Amino acid sequence: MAEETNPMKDIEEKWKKYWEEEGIYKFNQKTRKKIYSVDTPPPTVSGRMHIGHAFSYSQSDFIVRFKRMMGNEVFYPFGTDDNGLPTERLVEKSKGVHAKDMPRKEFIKLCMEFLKEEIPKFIQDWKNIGISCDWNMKYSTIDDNSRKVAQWSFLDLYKKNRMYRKDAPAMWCPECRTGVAQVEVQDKEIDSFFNDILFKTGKEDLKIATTRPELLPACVAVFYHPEDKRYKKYQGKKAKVPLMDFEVPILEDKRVDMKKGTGIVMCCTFGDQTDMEWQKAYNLPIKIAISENGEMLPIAGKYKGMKIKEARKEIIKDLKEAGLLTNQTPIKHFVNVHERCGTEIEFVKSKQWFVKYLDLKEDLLKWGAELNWHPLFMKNRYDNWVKGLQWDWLISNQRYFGVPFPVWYCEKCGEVILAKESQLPVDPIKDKPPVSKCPKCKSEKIIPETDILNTWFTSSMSPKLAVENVKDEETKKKLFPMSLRPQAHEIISFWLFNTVVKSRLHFKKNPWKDVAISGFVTMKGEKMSKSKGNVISPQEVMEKFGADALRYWAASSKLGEDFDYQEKDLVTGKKLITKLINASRFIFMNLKDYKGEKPKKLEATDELFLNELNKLIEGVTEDFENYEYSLAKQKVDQFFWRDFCDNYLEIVKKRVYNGKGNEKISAQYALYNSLLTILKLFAPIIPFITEEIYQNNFKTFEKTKSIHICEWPKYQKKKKIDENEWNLMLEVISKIRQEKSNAKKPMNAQIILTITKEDNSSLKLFLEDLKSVANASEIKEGSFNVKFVE
RNA sequence: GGUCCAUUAGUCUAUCGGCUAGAACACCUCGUUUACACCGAGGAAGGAGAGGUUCGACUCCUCUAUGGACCACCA
Repeated sequence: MAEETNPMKDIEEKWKKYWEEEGIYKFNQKTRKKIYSVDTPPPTVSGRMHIGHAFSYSQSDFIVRFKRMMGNEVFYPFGTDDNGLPTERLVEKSKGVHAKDMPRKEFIKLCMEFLKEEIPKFIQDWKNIGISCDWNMKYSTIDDNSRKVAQWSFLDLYKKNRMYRKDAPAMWCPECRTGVAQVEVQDKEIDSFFNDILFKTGKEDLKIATTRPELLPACVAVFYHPEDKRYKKYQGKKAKVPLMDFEVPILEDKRVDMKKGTGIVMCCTFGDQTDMEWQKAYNLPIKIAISENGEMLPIAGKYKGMKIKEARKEIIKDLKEAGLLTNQTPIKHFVNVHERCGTEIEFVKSKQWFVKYLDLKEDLLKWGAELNWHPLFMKNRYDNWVKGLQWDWLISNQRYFGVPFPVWYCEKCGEVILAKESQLPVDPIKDKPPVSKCPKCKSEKIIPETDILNTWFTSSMSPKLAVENVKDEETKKKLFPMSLRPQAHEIISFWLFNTVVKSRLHFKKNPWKDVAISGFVTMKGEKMSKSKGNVISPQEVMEKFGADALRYWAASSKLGEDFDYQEKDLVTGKKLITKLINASRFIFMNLKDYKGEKPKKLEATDELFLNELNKLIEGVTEDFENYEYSLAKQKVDQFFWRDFCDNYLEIVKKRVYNGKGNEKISAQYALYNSLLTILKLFAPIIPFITEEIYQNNFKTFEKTKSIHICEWPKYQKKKKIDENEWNLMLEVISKIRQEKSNAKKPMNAQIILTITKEDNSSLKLFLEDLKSVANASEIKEGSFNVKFVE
């Protein structure tokens, strides 16, 4: 790429400013119009907008802009998700601090200050790509209103018996020191060893294969499969746990895989889910070897205080020395890790709050089916997720920066004391509980809950969060359920699912009518990710090609389809913009004396062309209605290049240069209106350049403040025109050009044209224009022939 | 292991069962014509494999192969 300057930059700046100042996308609360409302998932504040955001948010914006031009009052707020663990990690990283090393208050203050500074920069990227939100309807999932809504949600669910607190094993991240929900856990393949370890039994030694020797101190039993003949003889016997000073029973259970390892497995409390099932089923003792910090507990004897990996190393060393380690097989296997930090998940017994929903699986499937999915196959993701749910929703995090639980406890009897609704938003650490004594035991010792609500608990309220900014009660009612939820497919199990859950539990209604799911941007077929190092920054793309080109690129792929990033697609977008500028320049050069009048009678060719345009409107409107913006784009694109620039403009060129009276006015009228229509049809996709051309040329006639609030072109049912005439015209022109090209003559070479009797009669109304575009001195009748005039 | 999506020119993508398969980029040939060389005209180039349904299949079904994603399991 030779040239790096982007002429669109100033244009983009100018209109961005204009749109905000003029409130072009402002939501009118007193509206009488039909409302189209959009619940955009607030992006997590974590660095900068990535290309996937640009892709997905652009796609929603196409639809929104179309709906706005169609005459809907659009409610399109924008939020940022900026609380909880992700924000904490970002702050820790950017500021080089650790939350655990500083007072809670100070860390929270630091987070708030950081956000105040970062959020405007973060949001700027969305403004830069031309997202047509009402930026006055901005919310943050940590602002007072969001705290209030989240805490209200907690209280409401509590009252509906959907909230419970349990001291039980839960998934736990030793790095972040917090409980984690099923949705926050990911797979990661790691290198490990199968260690064959000897357990003494009094008879032959038992060889047990394990990847986690550090859990030996928590071993409570060993299992074999009931049909495994090798081990039948051990039934009812005991085995001595190596290095440890205790014995465990040898039991049989069907859940053992005979083919895996040595066919014998050790069961350690909380080793994994099966271990927990066994603990319950056989009423085994509970032994906890790992602390919440990921350190070995006193039960581990000499390994106490060591980190998990350190302990593993030491134990292996000691086993080797004692001759109890017979073999080590290197393996690769998948483990569960915390998605925020990549640390392996442990099961730790701790007190956590849960939303009860496992009992609702069937309802959840039903509710999901009530949404209009675009595309439909994405519903499978939702169903799949619901069917695979194994835990209730863990919503408490043992962290600092987030929405506090509106809860205190009686220290003596443990009674839960809820905040009053009128108190919200509340911080139990700072604020007083609504009662001075425990209502149950009358103790005066009341302590606050120090955990915070997981960030999804708040962001799943997004349809409510922004609506609170609307004051008009009548309008507010119309904003729920929302019309559309646009989002990418990887967060179906997060936001979409959680939001449906919340909405149904609180209001017994789905949060939205339609959902539109975007695909991924891929790089040579693979998902882009930082770890793979194949990330493209949208900021750089915009710098080079401009926002419209980026959006044009995002419009190339259908909803739900992954799209492979290739720079050439941006080049195509940029070219289109240039072409639009040039075509407009040409047209308005020839419209200087045009006052907007209608011709007395449209010339036949102009009428024919406008009829084609009319058909285009019909198709494009239908495509946008179906959320098929990529088909719409393709149609307008093709029409603009082929029908309009390459043919129609060439056909009428001379008529507007040299024509007189009605024949000229007819062409001018057609040019004015077709360009305006094309711009409008392009406007949802490339808002900047269409606005630029509109403002510079059309606004004096059209009056509307911005093309983006102009009326969408209407399809008009017209009297029948033979539709094949236009195509026939193009066909004949193409054949003439082919002849010229074959003869290596310039396109304006003068010719004598002969066309068939049939064509001649079909095109009889257009012969003058045909002569003009072909530069034919005369048109004869006969078999097709192009004769060059020297 | 379960589920879903994909497989069309060199590349990326389009196509309600009628296809002579349509664009774009790259490639080749030609053309500076008073909007545009970031252009125009023309050209070469394509349906993963095997079955089936059908008058007719790129399109629908089954299987295979390859790629991708989501979910689950993982001693």
